[in-house]
Amino acid sequence: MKKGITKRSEDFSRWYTDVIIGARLADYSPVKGCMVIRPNGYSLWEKMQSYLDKMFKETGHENAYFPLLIPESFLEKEAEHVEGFAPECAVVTHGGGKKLEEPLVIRPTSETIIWAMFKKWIMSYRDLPLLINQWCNVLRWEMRTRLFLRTTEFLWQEGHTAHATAEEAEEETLRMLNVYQTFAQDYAAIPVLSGRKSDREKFAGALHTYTIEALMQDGKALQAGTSHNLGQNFAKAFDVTFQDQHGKQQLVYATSWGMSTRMIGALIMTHGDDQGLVLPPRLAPLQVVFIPIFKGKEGHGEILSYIEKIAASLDGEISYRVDAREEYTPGWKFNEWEQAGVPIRIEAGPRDLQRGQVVAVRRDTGEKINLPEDSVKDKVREVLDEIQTLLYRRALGFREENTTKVNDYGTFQEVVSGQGGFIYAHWCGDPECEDQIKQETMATIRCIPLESEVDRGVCVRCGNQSDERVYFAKAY
RNA sequence: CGGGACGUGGCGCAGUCUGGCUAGCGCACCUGAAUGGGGUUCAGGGGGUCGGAGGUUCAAAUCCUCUCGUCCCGACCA
Repeated sequence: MKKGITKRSEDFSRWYTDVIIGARLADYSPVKGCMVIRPNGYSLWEKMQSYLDKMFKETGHENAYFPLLIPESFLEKEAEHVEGFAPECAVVTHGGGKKLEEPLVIRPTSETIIWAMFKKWIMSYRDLPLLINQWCNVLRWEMRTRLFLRTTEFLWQEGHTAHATAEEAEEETLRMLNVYQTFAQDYAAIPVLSGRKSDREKFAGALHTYTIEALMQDGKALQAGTSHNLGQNFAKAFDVTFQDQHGKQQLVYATSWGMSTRMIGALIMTHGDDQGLVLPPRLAPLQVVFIPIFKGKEGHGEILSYIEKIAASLDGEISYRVDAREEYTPGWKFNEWEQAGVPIRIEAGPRDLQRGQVVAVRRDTGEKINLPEDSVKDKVREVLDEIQTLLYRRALGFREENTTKVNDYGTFQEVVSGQGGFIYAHWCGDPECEDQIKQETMATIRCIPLESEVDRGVCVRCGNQSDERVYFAKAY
C-alpha cells in the first residue's frame, strides 16, 4: 500500500511537489510565491552552505553582509542591469508611517549596493583583489513560482570580487565556476555541463556569464549555478577606480557568482524516485536511521539498548537517529524515512539480537545487507561511499543517454518534443536564430562548452557556417 | 494582464444541476486495547455553518448579484 507520492511517470510536477511535502522540506506560505523551508529542508541547506563556505574561504574569500534595502537610484546606474531587474523588483515606498523621499528596492541581487561600498574601500592596487561573499535572501517578483526552483524570495550566496586586471577577473570567474562544478559533482552527486551563456541568456550587466547545467529526470535542464565576469561595467556605473603601481587611475574589474536553494530542487529531481527523496550521503543531514523491530510487549528495552550500543559506535563520524516511537509500526517508519531520503536504514529485531547482527537497507537500491554487530561502523561508512558514487554514476548515465547530437532541424524538433534532454547541435551565433528556435521549440541554449573540439558544420536553424556545437534544452 | 477551473473541519473531496432531514466521507488528530521484519487492526471520541457581503424565499452550501482569494495554462525568470 502506497500513498502520498504521485509516480514520476504519471505527473512529474506533482511528483516533485509530493516529494517536497512528503519529506517535509518545505511548505507553502500564506504569501503568494513564498515558501517556508522546514527543518528538514533547512538542515540540507545548512549542509550545502557548510561545504560551499569552506570552499569559498579556501579560495580566499571573506563573508560580509550588506543591507536588504537598496536605494532605487542605485539600480538605475547600470543600464543593462536596470532593464534586467526593474520588472521583478519589490519596492518599499513607505516607512514609519510616512512616504519615503526615495523608494527603497528590496535586493534582487546586491551588485549595486556592494559596488557603492567598494568605491569607498578601494583606493589603491594594494586593496585588490577584494574578495567578498555574502549569504542572504533576495527577492524577485516572479510570475510563476515553484517550490525551491523559483520562489519570490529565495536564499543564496552571492560572491562579489574586485580585481586590478581583466585577466584576474576572468580567472576568478572561472575559478568559482569550477568550485560550483566540484560542489555539484562531488557533494550533490549531480553531473553538470559547464560553459558560457549566450548573450541573450547572460546576467544583466555582465560581460559574459558561465553556468553549470544539470539534467533533470524529466529531460529538462536546470541552471544550478552561475558565475559572471562583469568586466568594468559596475566600476564605471559606480565610479570605482584604483591607483596602479605607476600612479595611474584605473577602473576596477568585477565578478559575481551565485548558487541558491534551487540546488535543493536539482537534488530532488536528479536523485529522487517514486518512493520520495534520495539524498547523497555527503549532503544528507541524517545519514543513518535505526528502526527497532518489536515483537509483542516484552523485550523492547533489550532491543533498544542493543541498537543504542551499535549506534554509539558511529558517533562523531556518521549522523544517525534511533526512531524508537512506539505508536508507529516498522513498515510505517520505513516509508517515512524513505520519503525523507535517508541513505541507510538499519533494522534490528529479536532475530538480529540473537545472531549479533543488524539489517541495513540502502535507500538508492533497496538492497538489504546483514551486518555483524562489530562491523557496522566500517561497513556503513563503506556503503555511504558506494551510495554517493552510485548516485553520481546513475545520474551521469541518465544524462549521457539523454544527450543527443543533432544535425538537422527536423530531428532537433523531434528530440525536443519527444525524448527531451540535451541537444548538442550547431549554432551560427546569431541571436536571431536562437530566438527563432526558442519560439518554435521552447528549447534554449543552455551553454556553450568552454573548449569544444573544432567541429565544422552548419547552424541547425539557418544553415550558415558554424564552428562549434552548443547545448540546447528545454529548461526550468 | 489574457484563457480555464475552484473555494465545504488540518488536508483531500461528496453534496450545488433539481433549495427542505441533525452537512457527509476518506486521511490526519485524541483515548484505549491488541499488533509490530514494508504505510496494522478494532472500539470510542473531538473538530466545520459551507471564502466574504448583499439579495430572492416559509426555507439557501445549493438560486441571483457583487467581491475576495487560490490553482492550472500562456507572456518573464537564480
